[in-house]
Amino acid sequence: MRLSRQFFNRSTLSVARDLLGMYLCRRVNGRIVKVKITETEAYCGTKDKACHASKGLTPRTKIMFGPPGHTYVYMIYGMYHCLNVVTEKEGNPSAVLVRTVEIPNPKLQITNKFQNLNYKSKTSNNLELGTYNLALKLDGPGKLCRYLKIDEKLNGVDIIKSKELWIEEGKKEQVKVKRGKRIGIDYAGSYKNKLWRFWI
DNA sequence: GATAAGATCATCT
DNA sequence: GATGATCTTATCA
Repeated sequence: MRLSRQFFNRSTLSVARDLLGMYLCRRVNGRIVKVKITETEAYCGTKDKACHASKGLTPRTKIMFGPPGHTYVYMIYGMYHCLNVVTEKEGNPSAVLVRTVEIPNPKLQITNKFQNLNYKSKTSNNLELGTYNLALKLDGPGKLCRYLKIDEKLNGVDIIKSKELWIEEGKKEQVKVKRGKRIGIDYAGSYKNKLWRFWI
C-alpha cells in the first residue's frame, strides 16, 4: 500500500519516526527496486537552523514550502544528492531526510551481468542497481541516492502519484526506534542538540 | 582503530 | 568568496 498524502501531512518528527520500516520504491531501467528505510532525520521549519527552509523561501527551498508528499532533492558537496520528503501542511516548510536504507532480499536483485564479480569487487565503490552486493546496507544519504539514481531531476516529484519514486507501507512489525543528534549540522546553534535523528 | 583531506558545485552572502 | 543534511582514500597509530 502506497503511503497517502495524509501520512506526510503530520508533524515532521512523527513522519520521520513512522517512515522507519517503510519501503522506498524506485523504478529505473524498467525494474522496480524496493528498499527498507532504516534511518531518517527530521528538519523542522524555519526556526530549525539546520533546516534549509530557515533561510527563507528561495528557489531551492520553495518545494519545502509547498504541499506534503513531494520530494526535496538537492546536491551537496558538489557530488552527492540527498533525498527528503516534504512534510506538514503547505506553508509549513519541513522535510524528512532519508539517511539509510537496507536491501531486504538481495538475491532477488542479482543480475547476470554482475553475478561473476568476485568478493573484492563487491564494495560500495561499484554499487550499481541490480548488483549482487554483500554490503546490503546503504548507509548515508549520498550513497543511497547514487544507488537509486536519484538526482535533481527527481526534485519536486509527488510521491503519492509518481511512477518513478514512492513509498509503501511495510509489514507491520514492532521495531525498537533509537534516536540521537542529527549528523553534520554543528553550525545550527541550539538546534544541533535536538534528538531528531531516528533509526532502527 | 582514529583523524585528515580531497573531490566539486549549487546556493547564498 | 565561503560553505555544506557527504563519502572515499590516505595516513597515521
